[in-house]
Amino acid sequence: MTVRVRFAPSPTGELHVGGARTALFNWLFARKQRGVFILRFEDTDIERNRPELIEPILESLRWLGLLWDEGPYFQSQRFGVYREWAERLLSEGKAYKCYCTPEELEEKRKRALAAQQKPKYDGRCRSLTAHEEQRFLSEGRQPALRLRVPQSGTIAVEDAIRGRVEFDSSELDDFIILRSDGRPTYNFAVVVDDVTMGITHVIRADEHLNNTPKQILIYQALGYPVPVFAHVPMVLAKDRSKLSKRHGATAVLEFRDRGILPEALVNYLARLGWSHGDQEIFSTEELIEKFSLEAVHPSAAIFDEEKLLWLNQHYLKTGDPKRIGELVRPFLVKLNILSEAEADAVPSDTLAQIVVVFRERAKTLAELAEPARYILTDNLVYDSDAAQKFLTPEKVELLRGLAGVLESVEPFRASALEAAARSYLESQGKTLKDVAQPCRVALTGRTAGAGLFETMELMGRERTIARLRRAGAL
RNA sequence: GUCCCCAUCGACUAGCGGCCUAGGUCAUGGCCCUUUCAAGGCCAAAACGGGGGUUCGAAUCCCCCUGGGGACGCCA
Repeated sequence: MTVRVRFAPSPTGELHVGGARTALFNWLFARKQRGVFILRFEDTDIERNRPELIEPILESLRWLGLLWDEGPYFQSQRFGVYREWAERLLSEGKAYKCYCTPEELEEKRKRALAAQQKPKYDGRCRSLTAHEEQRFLSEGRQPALRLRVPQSGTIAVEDAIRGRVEFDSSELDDFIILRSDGRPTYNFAVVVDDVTMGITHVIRADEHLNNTPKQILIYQALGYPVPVFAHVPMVLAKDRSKLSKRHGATAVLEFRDRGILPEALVNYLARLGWSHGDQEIFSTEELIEKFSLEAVHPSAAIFDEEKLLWLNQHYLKTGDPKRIGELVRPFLVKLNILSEAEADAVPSDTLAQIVVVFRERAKTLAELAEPARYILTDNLVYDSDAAQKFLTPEKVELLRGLAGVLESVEPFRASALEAAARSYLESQGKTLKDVAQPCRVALTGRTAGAGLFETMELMGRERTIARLRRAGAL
């Protein structure tokens, strides 16, 4: 049988890293099993839906490379289907009409909570007489549909990650499957969809484990076998609380915009709560090959940005410079280094060279773009403390001499420049160490950077010589 | 309050009764390399939440406690 899984976000927020990991696990499982990965939007809550969030969620998945094979489906376009299935349950006596108003129910719920009791529907409408129904109707009440839930017994969830989890039926009440306005509730829509879409494995966030017995009851009422469930642990923030905006970046697109590579995020997310021996670095192909639900660690995991950055640098260092260079290009504009037109005009070879020279010093694409400010433009800021410390009259004089020698070096390449510089310095009774820092400050405005001669080669003859000669004016 | 889940270094994790004086990775500290900063190499520090069992033997199995998280909606 073909494996069919789904990722089912609701468009009430951006796709955050926790959701992305759930999507990733689904996707990996589907690819590994040669199954089908389905995307479905759970948008039955008309008030809280934000349609403008759908495209960013799609974009997040595309960026991560988690392409879906089917969908996206929208629950909001399937209300008729849910109503049909609900009415079947009603006619079979497995569901019944409830005339209680939301206000009445809310009141009871509050009272139960205040009395430190478990809020449960009291079953008031479970067996209404025709006369009572008539009265409610005449009061203008619109009924909701509730599932008739057995009062005793246990419901067992067989979870691929957690094992067998049992719930006592007495914990459950007759919950609503269809609202009074005819829209389905979450639990009902999910099961109808999972049944009609032929879902074989439900891989979803931990928080739904408590919903699972309710959903199993719906499968049973509908007369369909339950799929395999796998509840993946939550992703927490550094302070062990639920990840939220105040913890900094949490949305997938924020990481993209900060210069994180998709393969780094994928690798990081995959290793968060899942492992394969001592291996840390996984290509997507390896993940597909090695992923298994059984190896997913059952406890919640804390999102550690440091490790993500380490992985990001790893992929920056090992990726194709041409490709990384193109990814750097938009950051030239974003960081106000170049105008859009100027950024477009930079040869991709130049960007690739910058990548090769600077990638061991950058953890993000943004950091990788930063040196372009002094390589590609003259709009650089000099660190005044550094200038004061290193650009003494004596050093400035040396740099002047150096400029004279380097000016005619042909070709203007790192190796030739270094040879020329070293021999000139030797003739002056100096070493490279004597001018390295003054030279770096004169060229880049700062004390930390890549190799001097690689930097010169990238800046080009004109800029290099001009800056060396101008050192005294700083 | 009730129910459910979880529990190894600061973090991610290996471990599925003896291979554990508990391994790897990130972060941290030190040393080396070095024109700076990185990167890299080497080294160090760092954990089985507590208490009971079971067993010849427990990080591994069971129970209790504690701690953390989640759920209890005509939200998803």
